[in-house]
Amino acid sequence: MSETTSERDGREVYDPHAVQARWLPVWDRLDLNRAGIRDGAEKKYVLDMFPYPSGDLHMGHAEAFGIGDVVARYWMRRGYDVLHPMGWDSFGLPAENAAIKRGEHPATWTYANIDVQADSFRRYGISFDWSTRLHTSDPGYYRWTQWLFLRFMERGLAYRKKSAVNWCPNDQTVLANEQVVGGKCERCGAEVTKRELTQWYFRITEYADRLLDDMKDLEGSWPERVLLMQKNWIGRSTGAHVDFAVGDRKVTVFTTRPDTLYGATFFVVAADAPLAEELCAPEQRAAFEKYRDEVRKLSDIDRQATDRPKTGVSLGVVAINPLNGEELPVFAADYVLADYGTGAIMAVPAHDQRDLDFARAFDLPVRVVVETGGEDPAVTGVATAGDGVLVNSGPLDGLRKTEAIERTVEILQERGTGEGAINYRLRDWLLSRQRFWGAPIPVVHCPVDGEVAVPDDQLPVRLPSDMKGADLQPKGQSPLASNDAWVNTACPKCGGPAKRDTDTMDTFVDSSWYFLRYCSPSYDKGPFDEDAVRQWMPVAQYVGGVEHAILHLLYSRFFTKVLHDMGMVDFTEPFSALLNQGQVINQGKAMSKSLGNGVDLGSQLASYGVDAIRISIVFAGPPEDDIDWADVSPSGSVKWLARVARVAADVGALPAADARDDAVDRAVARAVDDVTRLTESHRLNVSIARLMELTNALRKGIDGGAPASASLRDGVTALATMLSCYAPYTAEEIWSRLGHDVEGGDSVHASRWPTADPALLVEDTVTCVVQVSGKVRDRLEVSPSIGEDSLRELALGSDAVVRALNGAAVRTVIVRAPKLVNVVPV
RNA sequence: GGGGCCGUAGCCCAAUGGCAGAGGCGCACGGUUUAGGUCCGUGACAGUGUGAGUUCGACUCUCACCGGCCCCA
Repeated sequence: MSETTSERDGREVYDPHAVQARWLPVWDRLDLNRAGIRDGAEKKYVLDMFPYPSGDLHMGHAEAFGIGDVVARYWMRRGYDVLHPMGWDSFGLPAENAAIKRGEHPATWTYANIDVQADSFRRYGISFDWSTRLHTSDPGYYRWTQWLFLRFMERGLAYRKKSAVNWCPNDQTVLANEQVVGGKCERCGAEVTKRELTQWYFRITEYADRLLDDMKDLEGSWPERVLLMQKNWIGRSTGAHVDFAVGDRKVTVFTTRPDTLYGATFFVVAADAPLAEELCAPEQRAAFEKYRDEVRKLSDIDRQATDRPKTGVSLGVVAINPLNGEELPVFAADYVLADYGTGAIMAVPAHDQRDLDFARAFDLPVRVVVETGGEDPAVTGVATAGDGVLVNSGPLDGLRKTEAIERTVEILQERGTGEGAINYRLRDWLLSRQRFWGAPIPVVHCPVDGEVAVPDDQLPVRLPSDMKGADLQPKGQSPLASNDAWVNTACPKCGGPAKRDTDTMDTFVDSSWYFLRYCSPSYDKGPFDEDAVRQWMPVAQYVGGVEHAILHLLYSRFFTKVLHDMGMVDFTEPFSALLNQGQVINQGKAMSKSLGNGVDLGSQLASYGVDAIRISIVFAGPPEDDIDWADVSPSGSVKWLARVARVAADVGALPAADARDDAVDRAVARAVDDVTRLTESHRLNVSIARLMELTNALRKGIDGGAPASASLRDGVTALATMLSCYAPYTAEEIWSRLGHDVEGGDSVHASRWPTADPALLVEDTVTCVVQVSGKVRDRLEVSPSIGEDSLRELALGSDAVVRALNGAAVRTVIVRAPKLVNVVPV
C-alpha cells in the first residue's frame, strides 16, 4: 500500500496531508523555481503585491497568492524563465504598536511574523524563488530607500514645507491625502484632523500630466476601473486663473468656468486658509476667529457633506471682479477647502450648486449669465451647470459656453488679470511620519548649513536598536526625537553640532521600488543592478488587491518615471499588466472580528489540505470577483482531487500498451486547447471546469470496455502538468504514479505544458441547428467543411422545416456554415 | 448628485449576436456496499431582474426602470 493512500473497504482514499508531507521536502531540495537558470529562455516577471507581516496568512493571502501562483507556474510550464520573487513590506505601524504593548523592539515582532508567514507560504506551495527574499526594514534595503530619497532631493523632487496637514490623533502622525479615506485614517479609522506642520513632500504633482497621459499604454492590460480611479484622483481640470483685487492685494482663484465671471456675486475664502486671516477686516476679526475655530474642529467629511447647511462669516472686505469692476463681498466659509486650487473661489450661484446654497442661506444675489433653458435657479434652488448661451455678460453675450471660456481667457490675458490654467486634484505626496518603525529621513539639520543631506557613504542612517516598549509611545513627534544619542550628530558639511531629522518615511516609499530590488536583491553598489533590471522589468503580470488602485500603484508609477528621468531604467511604466483579485468574504460581508464571521485559513488547510483550498478559491468564480466562503464547498474540491488521484492510479496500473482511443484523444486535445487559452487569459474558474471534464472523460475511458492505455497515459500526463499550476501537490502525486522519478528531478513542476494536435480538434461531424423564424425545428449532422449552398439545400429539404413553413414562401435564408441555418418565411 | 460594474436553475458559476448549460455544490433515483457514508452512474429544476428598441436571430448591443456593489462628491 502506498504511503499516500489508505485502504478502506478495499478502495484507495486520497490523503492530501500525506501527499503534502511527501513532496514538500523533495521540492525544497530540488529548488525548481529559481529565476535566471534557463539559458536562452524568454524572461517573464510575475509579481504578487508583497505582504505586510501581520500575524499568519489569512484567506485573503490564500486567494491573492494562489492566483498569482497559477500565473507564474503556467509561464514556467510554458518554458519561460520566470522571476516570481517574494519579500515583505516590513516597516509600519502595527509592528510599532505591538512593540509598545509588549515592551519590545518592533523588529522582534516583525521578523517573528515574517518567519511564520514564510513557512506558511512554503507549505501553501507557492512557486517563489526564495533567493530573492527581501524585507524593507533590513538596513541593506532601507539604505537604498534613503539613497533614492537623496536623489529625489537633489532633483528638487523632495522638499520641506509648512502647511496644514492631515493628522491622525490616534496614530499621532501625519498622513498623505491618499491615506485619508472618507475623512478617516486609512489605517485605524480615526477621524482625521488638520495641523499646521513643516513636513517633507515628494513633488508628484510635477509628474501629474505624465501619470495621466501614460495611462494610455496600460489600457487593455490594467483593469479599467483602476485607470479610471487614478484618472479621477489626479483630477486634471482646465480653466483659468483669475486675479481679483482685495484692497491692495491680488488674490488669484482657479475656476473651470471663467465664462461665468459676470455671474459672480460674491467671493469665498477657505476659513482655515492663512489667506482668510490675512484678508479679514479688523472689525470682523472676532467673528472670523470664532468661526474659524469651529471649522477646525470639523473633519473634511463633515465639511463636504452636501446636505449640511452652508455656514460662513463676512470678512468685511470686497474683491474687485477684473472683468466688470464689480465689488463682491468676501466671505470665509468651510465649503471651500484650503488645499484645493488656491483656497479661494469666485462664487457663481446661478451655475454652481454649492454657491447657490450659500447665496440662499446668506441672501445674496443670483445672476443668470448662461441661458441653459433650465428654470431660474433663484426660484428653484437648483443651479444650472449645463451648456447654453451667455447673457448679462457684456462682450460675452451671445457666445456659447466653450467660445465664452476661450474669449474670457483672451480678455483676462490682454488685461494681465488672468490666464488659462490647469488645476489638479492631486497634491504633493506628504512622506514624513512621526513614527519610529520606518526608514529615517537621511537629513541633518545644522544651525549653520541648514538642511544637509547625509552623504551616500554614511548610509544607511540606521534606526537605533536600543529603543523598545514605552520609548516608542507616540507623543506628537517622532519617538526618535527623544533619543539624544541618536539625534545629536556632526554636520556633514561643517562638522559642527547638528541634529538628525527625526521623522521616518511613509512606508509607501519602501514599496514604490521593491519590484526593482527583486531583480538583484543583494546588490550593494546601488538600489538595483541596472543590467538585471533591464532583463526582467517591466513586470509582465502584477497581481494584487484593488485597495492599492491609487496609493501604491500611483506612487510606483511616479518612482519609475523619476528613475527613468535619472537614466536608471529604460521604461516609464513598471507594471505592464495588472490583475486585481477579489476579496474573500463570508455570508455577504467582509470578514471581521466584530461580526465574528472570520474564516481561519489554518483550520481550512488542516481540514481539506492545501490543494483543495487552492482549487476552491480558483474555482469559486472569476479571479476579479469576490468569493463568499459561505458559497464555497472545499469538500467538493477534495472529492475531485481524490477522483483525479484514483484516475491516475487506475491508469498507472494498466499494462503498458499502444492501444489508443479516439474519443479519449479528442477529449484530451480539447481540454489542452481550452485550458491553455483559459489559463492564459486568467479565466481560471473555467479552466478548472475543463480539467474536471477531462477527469470525467478519462474515467469513462478507463471504465468503458478495453481501456486504451496509451491514450489514457497521455491524458493523465497532460492533466498532471496542467493541474500542476493549480494543485501542485496532487499534480506531483499523480505524476509520480505514472512512474516519473520525482526525487531524481523528474518533477511535474519541471515538465512542459502539453500541446494539442490540431487534427484532433476538428470534429468529424457537427450538429447544425436549423431554425425557422429563429425557432429550432431540426438538427442535421453535417461535415464541418460543408459549403453554404449545400447546407441551405439540406436545410430547406428537411421535413421538419417544410412542416414548420406550412407552405409559406421563404423570404431569406441565413446560413452560418456549418453550425446554423435560419429560414425566414415571408 | 456624478461616474462605473453586476443581476442566468435552490446556490456558485459557463455560454466569438446563433440549440440557454460547460463544471461544481445541493437534491432525487439506480448500482456498489453491513451501511443513509464512500465510490460509479442517471435525472429533475431556469428561459436569463422588469419593460421597450435594434436584428433573420438578443443572456450578449442600445435606452429606461428596479435591485445590489464600487469610486468620486
